[in-house]
Amino acid sequence: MQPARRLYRRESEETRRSALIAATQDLVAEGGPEAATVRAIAERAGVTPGLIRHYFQSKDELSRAAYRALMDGMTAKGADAIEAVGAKPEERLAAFIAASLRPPVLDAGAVVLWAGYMHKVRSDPDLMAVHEASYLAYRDTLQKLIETLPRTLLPGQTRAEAIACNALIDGLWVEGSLLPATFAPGEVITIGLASVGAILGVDLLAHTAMLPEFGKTLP
Amino acid sequence: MQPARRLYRRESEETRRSALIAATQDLVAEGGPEAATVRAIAERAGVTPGLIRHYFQSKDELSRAAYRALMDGMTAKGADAIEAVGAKPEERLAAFIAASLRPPVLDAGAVVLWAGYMHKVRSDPDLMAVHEASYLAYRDTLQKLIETLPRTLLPGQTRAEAIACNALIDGLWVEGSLLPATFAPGEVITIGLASVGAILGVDLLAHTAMLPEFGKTLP
DNA sequence: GCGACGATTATACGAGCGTGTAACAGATCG
DNA sequence: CGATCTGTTACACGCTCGTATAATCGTCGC
Repeated sequence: MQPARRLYRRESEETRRSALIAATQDLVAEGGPEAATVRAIAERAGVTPGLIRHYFQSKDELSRAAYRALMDGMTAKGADAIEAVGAKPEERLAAFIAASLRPPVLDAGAVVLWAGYMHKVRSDPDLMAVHEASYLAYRDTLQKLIETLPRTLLPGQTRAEAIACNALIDGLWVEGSLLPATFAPGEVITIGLASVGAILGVDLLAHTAMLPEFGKTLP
Repeated sequence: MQPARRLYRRESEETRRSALIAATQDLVAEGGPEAATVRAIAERAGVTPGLIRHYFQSKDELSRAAYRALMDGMTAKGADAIEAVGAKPEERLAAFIAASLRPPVLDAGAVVLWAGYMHKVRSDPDLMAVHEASYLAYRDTLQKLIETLPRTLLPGQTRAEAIACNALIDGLWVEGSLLPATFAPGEVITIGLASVGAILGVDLLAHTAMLPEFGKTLP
C-alpha cells in the first residue's frame, strides 16, 4: 500500500505569496535568518518546500520580497498616522512620531527582522534600493513636517534636525522593541516627543490629546 | 608520493584565540553571520578548521567570544575618551559622545556585526547578559555625565534624558556607519553634540576645542 | 461529467555545514 | 640528541541546505 499523498487545496497566487512571505518574516523574527529555511518556511505556510520555487525564482527572491514587505508596512503605518489627525503641524508631527514608537512598528520581531537583513541590504543592490527609498521617504516626511512648524528657520537647519530626529526615533524604536520590560507603557512615546520637541524647540507634549496613549487619561 | 602536509608554526593560545575571533568578526562584518563558517574562519585566520575546536568547545562559543570582544571594544573606547580630557562636565560629555560617533566605533562592519548577532543575543542568555551589561554600562556612564552638568534637576529627569541621548547616539551610530557618504566629515558628531545639547539644555558645541574634529580648524 | 491544464506534492541530488577522531610534527627538556 | 608532549593537520561522517525534476490530483471550461 502506497503512503497517502498529502491532500491540498488550490489557492490564489496572492494568497500563497503572502502566506510564504509572512512565514518567512515570522521565522526570521523568531530565530534569525538561518531559521528561515525553505523547509521551515513551507511548513509554516502549510505547503511543501517545492511550492516556494513555483512562486519565487529562488529563496533569495522570497527573502527580498519579505524585506520589501516589512519596509512597506512600516512606512505605511507612518503615513496612515498623519492622515488620521488634523492639520495642526505639531499634532501631525506628534502623531507621526508616536506611530513609529508603538506596536506594530515598535516590535521586537520587526527589529530582529530588520537587523537580520542588514548585511543583505548592503550587498544586494536591489535591497539597497528598497532600503534607501524607505529611509529617505521617512526622513523626507519628517523634514517636511518639521518645516511646517511655526518657527523662524536658519538655512540648512532642517536637514540636520531631520537627521537627528530620525536617529532618535530609530534608536528608541530599537531599544523600546528589544527591552520593552524596561519601559512603562507609553514611556517611549513620551520620551520621543519630549526629545524631538527639545531638538526642534517646540512643545510636542502639549499636542497629544488625539493620541490613544494620552487622550484617554485626561479627566 | 604523498601530498605534502601543510607546514605550520606553534603559537600561543592568546594569539590563536584572538586571530580566530578577529577572523570571525571580519567575516560576519563582510558577509553576515552565514559567511562565518568554520572553514572560512580557519582560512582567514591562517589555520585549518580543526583548530577551532581545539581552542573553542564549539563554533557557537567562538561566536559568543567574537560578540563579547566587539562589545568590550566599543565600551572601552568610550571610557578612554573620558579619561583623555579635563574635568569640565561639558567637555567630558562631549568627548564621550564624539568617541561613539567616529571610527573605529562608527564603522559599517561594527554595525553589521552588531545586527548579525541581534537574534542570538535574544535567544542566548549568556549573550543577553553581555549585551545588557554593555548597554547599561553605557547608559549609566551617560547618565552620570549628565548629572554632573551644572543644571537644576527635576526628580527622575536624568533617566529619561539618558535614554533619549543613548537612543540618539545609537541611531546616529547606525546611520552614520551605514551611509557614511551621506554625511560630511564630522557632521555626525556635530549633529550628535548639537542634539544632545538641545535635549539637555546645554551648549556642547561650545566645548569642542579638545576634539580632533574641531580643535585643528581654529585659526 | 470529463478532459486538460497547472498548482502542488514527492523524491532525489550535490554541495556545504559543524563535528569527531586519529595521525603527524614542532617545540621543549633531560 | 632523542623522548615526550600537545598544538596542529588531515580526513571522514551524518546532517541539512537550496535546487531540479517528474509524478499527481484539484479545479475549471466545455
